Formats: sequence, structure tokens, C-alpha cells
Amino acid sequence: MADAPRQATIFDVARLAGVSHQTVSRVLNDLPNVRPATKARVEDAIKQLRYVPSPAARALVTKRSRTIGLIATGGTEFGPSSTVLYFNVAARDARWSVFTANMVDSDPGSARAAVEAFLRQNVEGIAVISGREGVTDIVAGMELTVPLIALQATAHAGMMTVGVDQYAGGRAATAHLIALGHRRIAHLAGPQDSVDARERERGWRDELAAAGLAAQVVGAGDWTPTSGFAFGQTLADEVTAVFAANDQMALGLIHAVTERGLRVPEDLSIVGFDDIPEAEHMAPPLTTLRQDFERVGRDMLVTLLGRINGDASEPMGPSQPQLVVRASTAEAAPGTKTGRRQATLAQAPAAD
Amino acid sequence: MADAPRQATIFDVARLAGVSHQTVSRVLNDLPNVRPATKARVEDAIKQLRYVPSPAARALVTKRSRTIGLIATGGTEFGPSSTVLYFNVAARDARWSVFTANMVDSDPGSARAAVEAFLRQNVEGIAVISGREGVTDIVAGMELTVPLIALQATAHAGMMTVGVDQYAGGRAATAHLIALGHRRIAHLAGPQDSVDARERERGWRDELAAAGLAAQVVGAGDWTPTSGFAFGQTLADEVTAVFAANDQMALGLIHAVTERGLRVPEDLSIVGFDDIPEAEHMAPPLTTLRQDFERVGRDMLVTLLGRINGDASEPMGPSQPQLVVRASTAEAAPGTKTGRRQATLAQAPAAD
DNA sequence: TGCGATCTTGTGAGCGCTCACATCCGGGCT
DNA sequence: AGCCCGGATGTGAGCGCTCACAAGATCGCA
Repeated sequence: MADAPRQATIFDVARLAGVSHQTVSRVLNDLPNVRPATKARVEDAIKQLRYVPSPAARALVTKRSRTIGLIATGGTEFGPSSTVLYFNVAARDARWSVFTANMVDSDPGSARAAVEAFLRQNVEGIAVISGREGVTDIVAGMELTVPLIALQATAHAGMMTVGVDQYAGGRAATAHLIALGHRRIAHLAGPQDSVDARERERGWRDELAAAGLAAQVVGAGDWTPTSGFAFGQTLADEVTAVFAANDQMALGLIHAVTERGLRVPEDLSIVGFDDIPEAEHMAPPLTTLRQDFERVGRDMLVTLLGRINGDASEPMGPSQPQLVVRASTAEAAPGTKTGRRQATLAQAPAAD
Repeated sequence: MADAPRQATIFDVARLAGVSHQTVSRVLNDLPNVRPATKARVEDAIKQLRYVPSPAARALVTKRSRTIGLIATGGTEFGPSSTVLYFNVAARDARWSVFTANMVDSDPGSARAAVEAFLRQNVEGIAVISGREGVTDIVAGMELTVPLIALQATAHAGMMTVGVDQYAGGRAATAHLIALGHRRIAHLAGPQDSVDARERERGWRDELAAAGLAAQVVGAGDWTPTSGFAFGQTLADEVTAVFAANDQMALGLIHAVTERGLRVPEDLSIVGFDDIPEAEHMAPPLTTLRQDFERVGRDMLVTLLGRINGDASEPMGPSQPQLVVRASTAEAAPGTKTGRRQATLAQAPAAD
């Protein structure tokens, strides 16, 4: 309900300012060769009429829209959703609009359909925030006419990526455990269609190899606490430490092993990944690798806008995850590395 | 890189089909009075040319855009982000596009700016997924010319709401604790600018009153685990149960009281709210109230589209949260309700 | 003082579509 | 056979803007 006196058009402004519509357009687009006095008059008229240019009309003729399409998978997981959040925030700061398409499944058809819908809307760039290789591949394979940016993933021609060095994170997590004296370090990996998951696993393997240790026990979860729980139920006894590919799985894992009578970290050290807000308050507080999702989201936007504006420079390299040591990791028990299953006898509560 | 033989226009289709552009338009918009044979010819041409109508041109003349603006606050919290997710999914299913504006702060100016940007883009409706009263108020106060929908919140003229019955959830949580024999039931509320938080608190108060119990201890957190932790550090001894306004705060609370030597649920029962994926695997698994965010997101979209299409029917009523009983609540210890601080002596680990 | 070079401003077309209206066609009626 | 009516199709205008170009104003220099 309102005063609907028809939005003012560029002609209304021109008339009020006593100039031609083209001059108004010049002012609008900040083109040179407009006398300051004229410019001021026009700006005045604009303000007076509360005029705002029509994006539709503008898009119709310029084929530009100041709009970006964003494809996101990962549901409500902390990492993806933070990245999406800050991508959006950065876009708004830059006065760009963003269309979002969330995929719950990784149905290739719907990814393709989303891209086509974006293109139809004249988006000037597309961002893919998805760990799922499939989705990124589909989009990258579409011979887009607009710049495309994705989270670090397998490289595709013409596609830029931004992200966090997952491999380094995997190594750091493992190195931390090795430094504590652990020798049997299992890995609870993420889903295999996630590049991040594979990179973390590769870091774990390489770090283990560098220390002359064998990489044996590896399980694959699906990022959920429940999959971590399942892994914990079947974990072999001789393992003294686990590097879980994310914090949520670490939580489920802790739950499972605690239920089996093991203590964390006395009997089993656990490292997570992400540093979700809950990590600090888990029982015990979780040692993990923090990723700077805010930075990733912003970098993606900035890099994409740069490319849209013809800036051919390379995107900035991946940022480094940061090890946050809390209470879920401890020195490996010296001496025997088996038979600790029975060790869970009562102790007086430790004072602070 | 690409074949850029200029997108086909409606005229190209018309020429190929041997009809006028207007007939093509009729087919496009599914208008009556087109001979089936003609229609078929046109559809054929469309397919052949891979023609897709230009939203910009269409929007320019119709003032419609098949686009919705979504304002979201709440960052990466599970509830809001799930709701946003399913709203987006439902929109895509309905072949509508959605612009998203995330607010990190509740700066009134930026909410207003977001709405104006939406309007400029000819959005046909606006949705606000925000617990923060401020944001909703701002938008509701803007005399929009398009339908507006928001999460359940204070009613505003012309604004529809959809949501979950938070009050009922508060009562159910409290009733559960009362049924277990608790008499000193504290509440850890959410931020006071959240209608949901206040409704949950009101439910707690009313249920307590209905049972003839006094509502004394109440703290206000900010939804984060850390604020729950702080509350737990200062919780009075005589309290035997806490209803926390969300699961994350419950987690921090558990952490704090555990650190103080209390056991959950033996010494303190705790109920959360939301049923985040982590709840099931907390230590102990959390009793909580599940909200169906997927339904809320979908309902918002459906209701909004209905209103856009002139459907004046009332939105469906709020859905009911569901109590999920896990291990963080137990019968109140009979007899003394004080002095239990010292009770945390060692016990043999319970077998399954 | 005059004429081209330069700055400033205006004019017209057209982006791709829908809307309002005009025109055409065939069949049922007298 | 002639006429009217309604379904099928075509015509032209115009949404609000930018682009290419033309024209007018200004200035410098000889």
C-alpha cells in the first residue's frame, strides 16, 4: 500500500534538471565531460525525485546486470555456510546483487539448470561454493561466457579458485600428533567426492610417511557426527590418535569411544578440522585446525569481481589453516600401546 | 571462450516458425487462442534455436521479475541457515530466483538499503528470516508495495508470518523437567531482541506458574556456546535443572558445569532447543526440542508466492516443536537439593 | 578577429519483450 | 449467397535505458 506515483524515469529527471536524458545518463554513469554545474543540477533533481535507475532497462541494453550467481552445496555445515555468508556480505558491500541456488543433492541436472537460469538473468559471474567435485566439474564443463570461481578444487581451464590449504592442514594435524609421541594415527576421512577431504587425507599420509610411520587405518565418513560415531564404534584398539577430517565427525567419534570406556585424550587423542563454534566447548574441548572462512568468502568475491572487470591477475594463493590446541590431544602413553582398554578405572576428579 | 552467435530473440523464433513475434509470445506465456499446430511449430523453433526469453526485457515491460528478495540475519547458526537453505530450495523448485542479503550486524540502515536494492530489482516479494526484532520492524515499517513475509514475530499490518510455536516449546521443555521432579528450574534465555527467545522464556514462566513453581533464575545469552559457558560458571547451586534457549548454549553450559565437578544429568538436568545435528552426540546426548526448519523455509516460500499471486488466504499456523528426550535429563535426586556439589566421586564406568 | 580543435550537450535508434488493438479467417445463420 | 461473429494471428507502440553520432558552445591560437 502506498503512494504509487509511478517511479520517476530518466526523462523526469532530465526535464526537472533542464537537460537531456543523455546528460542524466552521463551523470548516472559518472562519465567525463559534464560541467560540474550541470552535474550538480542533475544530482539535485535525482535526489528530489528519489530517482533510481531501472536495472531491468539497463540490463536490457548493456547486457550487464551487476549481478552474480552463487551455487552452494553443503547444506548447513559450518564451513560452506560461513563462506556463503561472507561472500554475500562482501557482495553487498560492493553493491552487487547475488542470486543463490542451493543444491541439496548433487544432481548434475539441477546444477546445470541453475547455471542456465543464472545466465538467463545476465549474471556477470558465477561462484561455486561446494566441496563436491561433481558440481564444480559440471559447471566448469559448461563453456561459460562469464568468469567462474570455485573453491579450491581440481583445476579446470579458465576457472579460478580460492581457498585454504587443506593439505597443509592435514600435515599440521598429523605433525601435532606425531610430536606428542603417537605412532598409530588413524584418519577419519570425509567423503571421497570432496577434494578438501582428499587433500586432508593426503596431508596425513605424507606427514606419516615423512616420519617413517605407516598409514593404515582410514575410514570415510560423510561429515556428520553420526558417521564419526560409527567410525568410533569399530576403531581398532591399537590406535592412540585419530585425525578426523572435520569437527562434527570428531564429536561423534568422541561420543562413541567414550561410550566404549576410553578417555579422551588419555587413551585416545583426537584432532578435528574447521574449528566450529562448538569445538571449544566439547568434552573435551577439541584440538582442531581453524579455517578462515570469512577470508575465503571475501576473497572469492573480490577475485571474481576483479576478473569480471578484466583484471587478469592471478587470485591470491590459499590461506593457511591454523592449529588450535585444546584438550582433546595429549602425549601418547609411554610404554605399551595395547591393553589400554582396561585402563579406565576411577580417578579422583582432577582439580582444574 | 564459446560460440557466441548472439542469443536468439523472439523474432528469430518467429521467423523460423513462420509466425509473428506476438504469436511466439503467446506460446511463451501459455495464452489461449493459439492453434495447437501453430503452437507446436513455435515450440519446435524454440527448441531448435535454444531460445530463452530475456528476463530483463520481460521485467522492463511487465514490472514483474519472478524474483524474491531474502533478508537473513543469524549468520551461520543452524536454525536460520537451515531455514534459508530450504527457502532457496523451494524457490528453485518453483522456478523463482532469489536475491539474498545477509546482515551481520543489525544496522537498520543496511536493512533499509537492502530492501531498496531489492525493490529496484523489481522483486515481487520480500522474505525476512531473522530472529532479530529490529530488522523485521524496519522492513515492516517501510510501506512496501510488495508482499512481505517474516518469521513469526510481532505482528505488523500487512505482514504474514510463518514459524514454529516457540511458546509451546518452552512449555514442553519445562513440563518435561517438572515431570521428572525438578522444582528449581532455571532458564538460560536467548538475546532479548529475539522474539523466539522471549517466547521460549514466556513458555517457561507460564509452565512453571501452572505448576505452582517460582521462576527465579534466568540468564540471557547470545545463542553462542560461550555465553552458555559463562552462565554455567555462575549458576546457583540449588538449581537442579536448566532449560537453555538453544542447543549451542546448552553445550557451553554443560562444559562449564562439568568443569565445576557437576554431572549431567545426575546433578543437573539440561534441556536445549533446536536439535542441531551435534545434539545427539554431545556428552551427554542432549534432550532438546526439534524444530522443523525445512518445513518453515518451504512454508515461507509457498505462502509468499501465494500472496504474490493474489491468494489472500491466511498462512498456515505455526508448527509444533517436538520434544526429543536423550540423556541430559533425569529424575531429580530425591531428598536434599543442596550439597550435591561434593557428590562427584569416582564411579566405575557404566557398561553400556 | 576568425577558424579549427575541444569540450559539452542533444538526438535518434534500438535492446527484447508485452500490451492494446487491428486484421484476417472460417463457419453458422438467415 | 450474404452476413455476422468469434477464434487466430499480425501490427505498432513503448517499457527505461545506453550507444553512436550530430550539433552547439568554448577556447586557443595565428
